[in-house]
Amino acid sequence: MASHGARGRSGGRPTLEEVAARAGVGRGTVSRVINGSPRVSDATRAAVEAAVAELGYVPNTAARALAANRTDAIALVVPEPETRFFSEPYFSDMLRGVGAALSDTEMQLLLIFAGSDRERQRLAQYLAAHRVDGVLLVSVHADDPLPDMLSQLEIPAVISGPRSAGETLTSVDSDNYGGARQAVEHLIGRGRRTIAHITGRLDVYGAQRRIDGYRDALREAGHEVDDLLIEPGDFSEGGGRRAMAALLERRPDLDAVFAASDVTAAGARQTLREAGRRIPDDVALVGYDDSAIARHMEPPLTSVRQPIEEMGRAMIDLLLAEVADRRPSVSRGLDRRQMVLATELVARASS
Amino acid sequence: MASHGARGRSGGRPTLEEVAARAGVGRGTVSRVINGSPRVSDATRAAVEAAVAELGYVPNTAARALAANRTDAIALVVPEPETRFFSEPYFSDMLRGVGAALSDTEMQLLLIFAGSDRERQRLAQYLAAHRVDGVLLVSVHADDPLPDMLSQLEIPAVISGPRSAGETLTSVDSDNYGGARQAVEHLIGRGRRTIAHITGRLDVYGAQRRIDGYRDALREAGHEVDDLLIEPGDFSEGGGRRAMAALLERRPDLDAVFAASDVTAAGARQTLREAGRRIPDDVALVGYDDSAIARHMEPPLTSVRQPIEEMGRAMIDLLLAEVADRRPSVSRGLDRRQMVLATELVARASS
DNA sequence: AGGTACCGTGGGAGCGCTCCCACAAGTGAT
DNA sequence: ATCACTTGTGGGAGCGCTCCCACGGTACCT
Repeated sequence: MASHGARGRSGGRPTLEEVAARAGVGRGTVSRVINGSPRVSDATRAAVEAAVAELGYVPNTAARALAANRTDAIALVVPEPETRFFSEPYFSDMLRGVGAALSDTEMQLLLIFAGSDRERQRLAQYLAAHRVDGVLLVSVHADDPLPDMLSQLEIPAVISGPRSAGETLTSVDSDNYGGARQAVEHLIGRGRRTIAHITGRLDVYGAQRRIDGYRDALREAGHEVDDLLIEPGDFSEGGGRRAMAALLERRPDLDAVFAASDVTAAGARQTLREAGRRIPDDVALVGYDDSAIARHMEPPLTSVRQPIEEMGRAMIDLLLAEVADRRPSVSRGLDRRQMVLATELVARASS
Repeated sequence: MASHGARGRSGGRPTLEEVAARAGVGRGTVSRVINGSPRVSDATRAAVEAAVAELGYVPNTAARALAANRTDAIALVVPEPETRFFSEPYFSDMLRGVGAALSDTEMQLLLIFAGSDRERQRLAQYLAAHRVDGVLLVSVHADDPLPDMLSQLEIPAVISGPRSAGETLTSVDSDNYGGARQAVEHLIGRGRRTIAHITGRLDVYGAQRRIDGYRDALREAGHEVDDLLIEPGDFSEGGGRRAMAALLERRPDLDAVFAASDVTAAGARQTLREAGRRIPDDVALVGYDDSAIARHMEPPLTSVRQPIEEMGRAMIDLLLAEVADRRPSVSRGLDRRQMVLATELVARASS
């Protein structure tokens, strides 16, 4: 516990100036110590640190932000309604990774939801006011105007999951294509012949890549690709139920399902159960995310693990780098960074 | 879309001064318009607003914070690990209410987790730096030092669920005592004789009040209160399972269970199932919170509804009031506000 | 000895606002 | 006509920091 010296008249917080006076040095020197500049002698540094401790000095963030033109805060923007955020483990895992990566830092994380139009408007104001140094954007749809707005405002940004193959923002993603291939190859290896796919939201690039992986894996194994076996979902449980019902109707002979998320698989499982299909005896099921849901499902769900926490960390690293060299996040020339992390199939009883 | 005039040399954002020049008025006047002061003539106001629109002016928050000594931000502090936050609907409901109440405001909401020691330390720094105007504290345990720290820093704060009957901070809570009574009276009314109670965390005041309500309801109905029928839980699902197992062992003759949360009830249900007890035939089950879980359980769970979203709103209202009159949140004399909202029993098939 | 190079340091200027005092102009009572 | 007040406005001072230039001191070269 630092003792809190009651410097200054009004009992207010001590300022740099007061610390300087106490330590018998100038303002600039204290600033240098606070900010870890190497151009300070050891003796002076010690004296300043002592004064800081005695006075219980804490820098005034507003003053610093004004003078240095930075906020030491970044925002995690979730362009989804809050309910989605809470119901899909993807987000909480991501948040955990981000939080962990940030805990070694002075940076503060803000969580901002922008699901409704109203919220989006507030967000626009917020960004225009430059209240954060950078932005992490998760779950962005193809036509979202947010990324372009960020470029225009010259706010560093990192996106989780590029919007397209030609994404201009720095992005971090898992290997959706490869992950889907792993899933399908696994099912083929288990002797399944008629493998259906419940997709994610089609306006999410990653969902498209999973479809590509699904198709290519089948094709290369010499299977025919039947579009009747592909049914769009939306990453939600309800979507999984609906899609599964549609698939069962169209192709009652299917013997395997690859779902674009664990939550989707959970929905599919329900419908399969109600239709009297046993898992994995009649129908093998594979999900995506390897979230807590997969482990707790009955039977436990085979799933493609994305290193979501790692992705969160990677996003922070990239973002902080961009913030550090105050460079707008629009990639220039070779600078553009599209990080892709490997996935891993976790086999369980459902397949 | 406002056109963004490229004022100033470096293409930077326009300042108050530039807006003033453009509108042909003084800095002070623009400030008055921006802040909605009534002491501005209509003509001047219109001119300033036009200039603001033309230039795409957005106030610099850091400068404002420095000059006015406020941040226009409040923090929602969750002194729990993130997992808890995501797994218990209580928090997301609360967040929704808070968010809704705040959306009419200029205030920004920050979500801060302080589950680990490390996070708590960061939080302390954060608060000491006065980076927020006020704090909303949810789920506080009896021995938590946070509230006192806030008082000492003179940061307005509102707590959800007082720490004790003598809480000094402004608080908002639901009627835990009354809610528990409703639950137990309901079970008695249904003819149940041996009613067990799985409590919440005992260091949470609200959990104690529910125990009081449970006891008093039984007593007044002429039932004997048997402490063997009370088993401590911790609001979690695992806690519910464990507690239920303990109760079944001690009092296999029980015919009803009142759980301190829906999540707890879900855990209890599992254990009951595994023990071959039917719900509600053999054992009636009542939860607390009336969260989504209650509606989706099988059978649907009777539960005590707390108006959590309303509580969030109320907390914001009280907090903003305290912030507005820059008064430390330590209640003085009659000023102290302890708001209690009524609960409501929602009867479903589980009882 | 003088010159050049750095190092550590002090402090002025300025970031973009809000606050408040001063002042001009208008209003109405005396 | 004078005074007293009100209303709207301009602009100085200052919030607490960072940035950067200038300066004295020491070290090493010629």
